[in-house]
Amino acid sequence: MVRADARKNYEQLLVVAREVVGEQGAEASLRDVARRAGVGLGTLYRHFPTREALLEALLRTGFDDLAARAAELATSSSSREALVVWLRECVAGTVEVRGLTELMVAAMEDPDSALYRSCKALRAAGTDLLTRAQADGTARTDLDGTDLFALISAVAWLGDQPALGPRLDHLCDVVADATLPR
Amino acid sequence: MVRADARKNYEQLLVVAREVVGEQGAEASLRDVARRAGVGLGTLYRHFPTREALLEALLRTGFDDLAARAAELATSSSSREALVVWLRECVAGTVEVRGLTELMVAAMEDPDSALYRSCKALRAAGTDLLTRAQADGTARTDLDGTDLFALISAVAWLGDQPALGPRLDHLCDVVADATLPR
DNA sequence: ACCTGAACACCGTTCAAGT
DNA sequence: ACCTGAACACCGTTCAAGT
Repeated sequence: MVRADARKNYEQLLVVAREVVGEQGAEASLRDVARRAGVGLGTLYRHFPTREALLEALLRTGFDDLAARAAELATSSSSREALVVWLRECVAGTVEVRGLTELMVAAMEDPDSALYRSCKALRAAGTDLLTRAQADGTARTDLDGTDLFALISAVAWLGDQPALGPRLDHLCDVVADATLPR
Repeated sequence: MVRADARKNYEQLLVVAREVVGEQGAEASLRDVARRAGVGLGTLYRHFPTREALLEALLRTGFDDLAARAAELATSSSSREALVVWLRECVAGTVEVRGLTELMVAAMEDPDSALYRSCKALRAAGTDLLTRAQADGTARTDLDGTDLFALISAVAWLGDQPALGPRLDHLCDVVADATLPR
């Protein structure tokens, strides 16, 4: 049975974290989060033992949506269209939180990371779209899901750099063309 | 006239910095550098007022070499070969120092950064190779030097991620194909 | 069962005091 | 001219003490 104050702190932390992470990115000061939430620093660590755990709670639904979106696109669009659109949406979603890409790529190698499951799920969703497009003859056959995840991550990372934001769509296209040569 | 102890400290700092940056990457602890160099922290800051200044001193020759290499390739190879080889060498050179790519991309936007000149020179060198390949009809014409710099940076960033190191050559190829469609 | 904040070991950066 | 290291304002993380 969770105590009422515990539940309240948990939720307040999430609300504030969304704010602070929006401002400062994935490397936001956890002290700041606790402070603004009006909560002791230890309380934050009790609810979210790692930064990844906090981010996971924050971004879970977004990740789930992206995975579901892949499944949806697989039935509603051509294999090319599906991959292009999904790639774009992944990048758009990841760019929301500056510095997130780096943590995600690292999380893929660390089964203990709270982001591990989400990242794996995302990669699996991408792999499905890729495999379908490869069966088509639409996508290069010398790529696997990890390569696709890497390429998406690379573009999302570019989007983190303020100067490149405006070029992001274009760079997405270039990478999409690389994956799906005409 | 530089005092003898000043010159000695400067050189010792560079030697040690090469070591520490090799181990810890571009975000290496400057305290560590000063400590290991047997020098006061203020002395490091006197010689290298910013982290970028230290890295610039450390990497200057490498950057110059890459720029010269571009000019050389422009005369000795086909426009495709030149671009592919240079892209590979840029990535290989940048990956040497973990976290460098991020600083370089940021430096391009900050004329006050000590890395600004080097990065601009690198971009200019790449632009030459790209322009030549575009005149050929070898390279996509909807890219400019900044896009090329971004793509190289993105791949170099992927190389920073331990898990993706082995795939780096392959990912280089993919991006090269994107730039130089067959 | 949960919360708090001091404590510890680190940062980067500045600057008064020394030689 | 140049060097030094204390001082300041931050971190992340842990954990004894409280309720």
